[in-house]
Amino acid sequence: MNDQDRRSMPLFSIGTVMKLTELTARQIRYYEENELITPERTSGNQRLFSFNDVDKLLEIKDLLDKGLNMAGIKLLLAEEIKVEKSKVSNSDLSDKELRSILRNELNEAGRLGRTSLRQGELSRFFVNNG
Amino acid sequence: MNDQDRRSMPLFSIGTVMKLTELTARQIRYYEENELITPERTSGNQRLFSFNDVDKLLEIKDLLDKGLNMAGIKLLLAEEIKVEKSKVSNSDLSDKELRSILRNELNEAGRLGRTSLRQGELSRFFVNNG
DNA sequence: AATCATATGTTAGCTTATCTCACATATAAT
DNA sequence: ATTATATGTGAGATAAGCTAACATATGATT
Repeated sequence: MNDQDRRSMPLFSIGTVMKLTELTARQIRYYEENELITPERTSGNQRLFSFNDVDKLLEIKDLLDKGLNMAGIKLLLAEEIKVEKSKVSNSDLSDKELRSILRNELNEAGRLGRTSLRQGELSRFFVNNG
Repeated sequence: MNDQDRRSMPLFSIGTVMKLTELTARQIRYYEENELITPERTSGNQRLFSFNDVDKLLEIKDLLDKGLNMAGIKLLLAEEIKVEKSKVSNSDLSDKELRSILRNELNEAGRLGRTSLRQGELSRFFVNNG
């Protein structure tokens, strides 16, 4: 089992995620409705969130604070995943990917840090991470 | 927030822990009854387990397989915590601690590895861990 | 200013998950 | 044969989560 497997394991109930992110259940479900996250479900249809999901939710919080809307956040998250993949297959980046990285860095720039678990801090649960 | 804080954060429902450890709810509650673990509770009295708890449960499984009973496991877990602490305040070990370390190593020796999450594997969720 | 869209609050009714407690039982120890 | 230990099982109760609908604050659009 590798790191990415662990990151995407369905582990947390919505109650736990509410505490970790300081979001309401309504907010979390709304973001799912807008396909910003797609948590697993138990056999009884209850949501089960992964570390990845929680990390995304923390980022969504940040981006909302900065004035982005669902559509914008969705795009940004999608591009971040691309950047992540381009890091793995570390090589020639397309123009679009480069722009994406720029936006990514821009995004990293002005963290506010008002959440109980600051965005990015969750990565400390894992090995091989800075 | 340091590593030990993260390890002891109450995160998982009993359902998740059942999947992670392949133990039944009955077993998990029984081990708590015998004070091998002491999970937190929600305001509504439902159990919330930490990484530490899950790690202990995996170890309990191993030890049961090896024929230990509750009392024996309780002692062993208690001594392991002492060893852990003695590693932190790295210094002169008492005879008892030394014996404890021996038992610890003996324990580490013959892992069976039949659980979905092998004992010890959980530590990979964390940084600063080998 | 009036209207509309977006994000979130709130409530209702329902289902799933978990709780404790009690009793049953297989296996091992005495 | 009896006892102790670890686990199964079931009942009845409560907590936590689900969807769906309606309410509302804020900001954008006309």
